[in-house]
Amino acid sequence: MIQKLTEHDREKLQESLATSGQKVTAQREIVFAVLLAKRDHPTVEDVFQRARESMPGLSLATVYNCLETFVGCGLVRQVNHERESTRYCPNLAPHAHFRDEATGHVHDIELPPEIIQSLRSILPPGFNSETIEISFRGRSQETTARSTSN
Amino acid sequence: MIQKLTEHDREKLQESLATSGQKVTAQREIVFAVLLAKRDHPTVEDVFQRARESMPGLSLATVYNCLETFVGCGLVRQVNHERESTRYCPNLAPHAHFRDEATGHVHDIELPPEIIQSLRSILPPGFNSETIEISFRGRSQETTARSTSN
DNA sequence: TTGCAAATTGGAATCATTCCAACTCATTCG
DNA sequence: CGAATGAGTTGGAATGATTCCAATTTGCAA
Ligand SMILES: [Mn+2]
Ligand SMILES: [Mn+2]
Ligand SMILES: [Zn+2]
Ligand SMILES: [Zn+2]
Repeated sequence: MIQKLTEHDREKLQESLATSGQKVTAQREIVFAVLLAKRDHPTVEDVFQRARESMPGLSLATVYNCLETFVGCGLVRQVNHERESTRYCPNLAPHAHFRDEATGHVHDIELPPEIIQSLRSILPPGFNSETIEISFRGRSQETTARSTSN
Repeated sequence: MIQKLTEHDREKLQESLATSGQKVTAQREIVFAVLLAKRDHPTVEDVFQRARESMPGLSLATVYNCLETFVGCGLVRQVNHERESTRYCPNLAPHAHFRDEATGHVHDIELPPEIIQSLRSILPPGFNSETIEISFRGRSQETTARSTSN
């Protein structure tokens, strides 16, 4: 069962939707809450399963709709790796993605601004890019990185 | 009609295939020639159309098979942008891709080694990446960049 | 020749995503 | 209050790229 949105997050949702003339609905609240609850870059199907625990009548089409709406108003990013299902990420800070081939897990990799700058600088004159996407593929020592483990 | 492979390119094809125990076939030669002839990152369907001009009986399944084989033995790279059809690129030098949203064209962007290095360096310890993919999205002033234009 | 394994082929199956027409629901208007 | 309106939701059908499969065909080797 998904935690309700905090007041702060609900406001962010409300305001982002408002700027593109859209409203908060029960479905959108839950889908957004699902994304914030577990930032593991879930697929649409993942989101659907998790959201249904709180709202059994929710439809897959609506999950697609909500996610598209969120992407449209800049609340979440789409993450694509090769030909796999699209995943969704509510981390708005500039970051790259690392896809672990062994587990399928996708991790956020912080992107220092100077790297973004140097990347922009390799574009020949006349090329104006709105978006840069960087994705790594490989293996990671899936250490669950709790400070005190074992 | 597609130009035949140069002796040099045919050898590259032959050797790359050989290292994974596979043979040169008429279909593979043509598909490879199509990729080399126009380096515009064609889709499977593009390749299919172009190759059929030289070999009318060629099947779409075979184009998929050939391209998969080439990717497997490192002769070409797959290029994915968002959810669009996969494109194929025979440029083996390290490079990024720029997708022009206005035209749909995909351009190669040279990647200086020091950028690749700095990108690798942002990975936290324990993350080993075999592949880095960088793609830009935006507009370009589609100047056909002939030295003497007009 | 004959036999074999690899490659090719056409068509069916898959599956993520998109489309659509009917339905629901909140809000506005009389 | 009701009815009208419009956004949002829903289930199911349609789409389209890719994969799968079983039946040939091919190129070599015995
Ligand atoms: Mn993980
Ligand atoms: Mn171009
Ligand atoms: Zn992310
Ligand atoms: Zn390329």
